Amino acid sequence: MQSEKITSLRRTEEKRRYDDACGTAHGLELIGERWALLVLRELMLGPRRFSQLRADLPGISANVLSQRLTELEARGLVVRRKLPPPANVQVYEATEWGLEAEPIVQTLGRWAARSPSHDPTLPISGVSILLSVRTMFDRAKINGMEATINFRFGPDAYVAQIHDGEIDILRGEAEEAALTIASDPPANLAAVMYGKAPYELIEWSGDKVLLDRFVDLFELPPKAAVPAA
Amino acid sequence: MQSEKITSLRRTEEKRRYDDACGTAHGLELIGERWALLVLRELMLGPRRFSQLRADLPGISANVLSQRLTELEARGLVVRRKLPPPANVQVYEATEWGLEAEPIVQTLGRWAARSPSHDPTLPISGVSILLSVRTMFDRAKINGMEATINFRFGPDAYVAQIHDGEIDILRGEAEEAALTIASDPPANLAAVMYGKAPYELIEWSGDKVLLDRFVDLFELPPKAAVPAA
DNA sequence: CCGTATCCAATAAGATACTG
DNA sequence: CAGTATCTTATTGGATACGG
Repeated sequence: MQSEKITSLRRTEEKRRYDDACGTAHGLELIGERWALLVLRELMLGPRRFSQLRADLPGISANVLSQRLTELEARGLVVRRKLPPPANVQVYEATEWGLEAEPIVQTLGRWAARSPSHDPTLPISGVSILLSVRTMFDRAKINGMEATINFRFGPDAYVAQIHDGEIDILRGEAEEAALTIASDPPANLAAVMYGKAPYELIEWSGDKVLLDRFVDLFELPPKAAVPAA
Repeated sequence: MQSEKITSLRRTEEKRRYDDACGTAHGLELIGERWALLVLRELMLGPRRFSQLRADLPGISANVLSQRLTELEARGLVVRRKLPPPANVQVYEATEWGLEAEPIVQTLGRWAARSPSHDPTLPISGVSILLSVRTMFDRAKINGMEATINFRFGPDAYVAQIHDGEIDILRGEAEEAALTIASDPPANLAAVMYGKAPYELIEWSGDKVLLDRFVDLFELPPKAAVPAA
């Protein structure tokens, strides 16, 4: 049955190719199907389980997620890994090359943020927000800023290290963080960062001045002017 | 009928949304359908006609191209413009915001060039090659290089201006070009640039030293290491 | 020649139920 | 929980025909 699945996958891929030497076309063959880039996005900050992916990709169905993961694995962008006992669960992890797709996610996201039809009030995953932190911070305002900030989205913990004009993000929790932010749902943090909504929407503890400065780093880009329909 | 088409388009778009505030997801709603980004790519160096797009996107069918153009227009990424008499023909042109998608095309293309399954010998459009010129040149080797090079792909003429560490590309022909390169099919030029194939594959006239230096600017990136299947 | 419209067959996506 | 199986619907691509 496995070989049959692979055969049908190969037959499909041959038909749906673009027959174009352009790297962009080949990129679309690799990660251009519906949901594929979003699945990869969710793996950008570390391995995730099937059910976590399903929860963070509202509307994806189990069979499509399963198929996308199989394809991404066949293409060398994702590996499935069995965690050692006692956890003993299977997780999906981006390969090194898969992680190199992050600039695609960022470039596409930054461009689309200018869309007049972008609705920033929709639900969003914790991973997406933290990737947007890396993408959208104002480089002019960050100068000299050095800080460690903990984030919690339900059970998921991340640390942002603001250092030397860049922001690194890791899984986990830092003891020495000057600030801890928790948001449930994660969209509330987006409302605070990009909509300048009141802090009541999130939970936070620690350095309030740092929180102010952090929130001030983010601003949505101006909307693109589009011709009248 | 037009209103019916728009209604069905809207109904479709509602179902196929990602319901995700992440900019990347919204970007995929805008240019994530099959062929959409490639259509936009073909417009990156200036307006094109329907039949030119069809010819440069091997395998796209007329109805799909038509639908993609309608959608891109509805989203404000493309406008259709009627050239003044005596030409009197309709062309499709990227809007300013549409042109701002070029970094997406570039980032995706550069990433995918590392794919072990990328086949650079397939057919390719002139626009794709010249976009790759902008994307893939070696910044370390270009230092101090100043030149104007004409390109011809069948009836289409372009000029590359290498200046100040960057490469600009425009439609048209420059009188004062030091070098003129013609390639038919365009894939032959790709073979020369990236495969270091012999110059016999192309036609050229002018400064041979410049041609050597130009070709030397390009190199495919190393293939990504992927886990064994 | 430039598209658009229509019809058809193949496939992908979505919804739901089900199994180890 | 982690998927698979099955069924329905939507999209795609190919062919062809039609109007400007």
